[in-house]
Amino acid sequence: MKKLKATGNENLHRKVAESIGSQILEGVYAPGAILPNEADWCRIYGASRTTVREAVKTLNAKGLLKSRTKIGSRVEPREHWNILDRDVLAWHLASMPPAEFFASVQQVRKILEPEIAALAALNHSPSQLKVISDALLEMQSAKNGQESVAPDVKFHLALLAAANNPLLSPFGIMIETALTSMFETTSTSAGGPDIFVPQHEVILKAVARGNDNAARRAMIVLLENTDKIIADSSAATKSKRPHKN
Amino acid sequence: MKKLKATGNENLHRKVAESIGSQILEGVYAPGAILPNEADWCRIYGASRTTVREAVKTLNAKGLLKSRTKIGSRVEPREHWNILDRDVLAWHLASMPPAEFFASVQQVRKILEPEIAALAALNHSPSQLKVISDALLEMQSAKNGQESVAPDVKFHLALLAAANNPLLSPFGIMIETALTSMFETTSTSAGGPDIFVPQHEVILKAVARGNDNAARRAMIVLLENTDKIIADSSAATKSKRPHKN
DNA sequence: AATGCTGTTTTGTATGATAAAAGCCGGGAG
DNA sequence: CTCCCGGCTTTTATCATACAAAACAGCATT
Repeated sequence: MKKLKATGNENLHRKVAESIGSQILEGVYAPGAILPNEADWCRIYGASRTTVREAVKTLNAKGLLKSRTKIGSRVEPREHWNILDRDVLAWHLASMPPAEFFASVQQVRKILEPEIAALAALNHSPSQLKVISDALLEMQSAKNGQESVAPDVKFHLALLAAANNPLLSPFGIMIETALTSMFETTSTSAGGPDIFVPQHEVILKAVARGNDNAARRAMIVLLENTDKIIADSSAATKSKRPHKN
Repeated sequence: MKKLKATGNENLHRKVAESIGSQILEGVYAPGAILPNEADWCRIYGASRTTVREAVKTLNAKGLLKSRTKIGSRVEPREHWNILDRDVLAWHLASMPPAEFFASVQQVRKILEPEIAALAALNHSPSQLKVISDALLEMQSAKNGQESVAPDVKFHLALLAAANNPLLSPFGIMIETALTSMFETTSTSAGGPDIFVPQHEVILKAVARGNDNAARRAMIVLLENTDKIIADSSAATKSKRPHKN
């Protein structure tokens, strides 16, 4: 953990923020704990105070920290963390067993996505519907699992957009992160495109004809299928490699 | 919009961030637009570049902006905004008609809170249950509507915590903001504590005995009641004062 | 024992200088 | 004339340094 350099094409303050943020998510610094002060971070990362301060401001803005004069920076309680932030979610994912993360995600997806599908059926605009159907076309023409991930994500995000409730949009990041990283750990899953492409088709049709109940039911079916894939894959993974690190 | 000063006991960079952030939420700078550069902001607010940069970093961290060398700072598409962030939500609330905001919030609450109550019934720890019942006691002993808001918020947040799914916690801020500001606009609402305190009691009992279905149903009832209060109040407000500003 | 002063620590703000990225534009070669 | 390459310029990124302000700690004074 010495001397991060700005060489990679990412900003230095981003790297510092990521490093500190990851440590918080990993529990190295627990909620309520006082972090090292700015001068310490400067020494640790070999960066200037300006850079360190910008990193700390970033973490403040994400709700991980609160800085006060003379006190220093204190880790905020978990409830204040902006867990649906892109970066925070990524750090969170990196710091916990994937199976546990997927369980949390699926729980939330099963609450939200059926209702999102229902709302999309009721509230979609023509152009939003087109984005959904485009995504489905891309899924259908995907040659392998790898290629189908991006359209799959696009499908769910388009559905979310079509629900037309801005307060739901933060979940897009969760869906994106979850589906993408899920693929990486379940790539060899049984029952691939042959099963889930038709399920997506059913959702699209229900949404297109404005049938909210049918859209909701179709999404529930899809998510149950996803649950199965995860269960199979995590069982398989467990027998092969006891722990990842 | 000239020369913000650090006099108030809030940091200057926070004020600058709030000012720029509010303007983005108000639509002064639309998604895709390039913002004034750092030097311009310095002139506008009479602040140093350090301060402006920290403000801009804050907004970057909240997903409102993306800064790149030579390009400047560009407003991100709405889907990237961290709308469930405390500050962003407050700016959002300030920049739209309350009725519209409440409609969005209630839609999300009706999706999530029944399931949260159900999860809380299944997953709560003893200490989490105690926080919920403490909140209810405080609600019961509140003398007036004003006093009951804080315990009401506490009740819902405690329920959320008892659901034990970290990915749901960002909604705490939404609930908090919504309930608090809702009270300000519906303070003279018909059917006060006499109705909603018992409804909260029903929820607590269901959660305490681990009956998820009952908890879900009780929460649905409560939210329908809230819908009514909002509808009455917004009708009343509409007839009194056509627009706020 | 209570109170107020003073000192110390840590973040907050300002200034000015240099580095690096990336679009822009002009000049040369084909 | 077109295309590509290299320098020009704009804007953010990083650094170093200095001083301001907040807030706790501890001492002294009453």
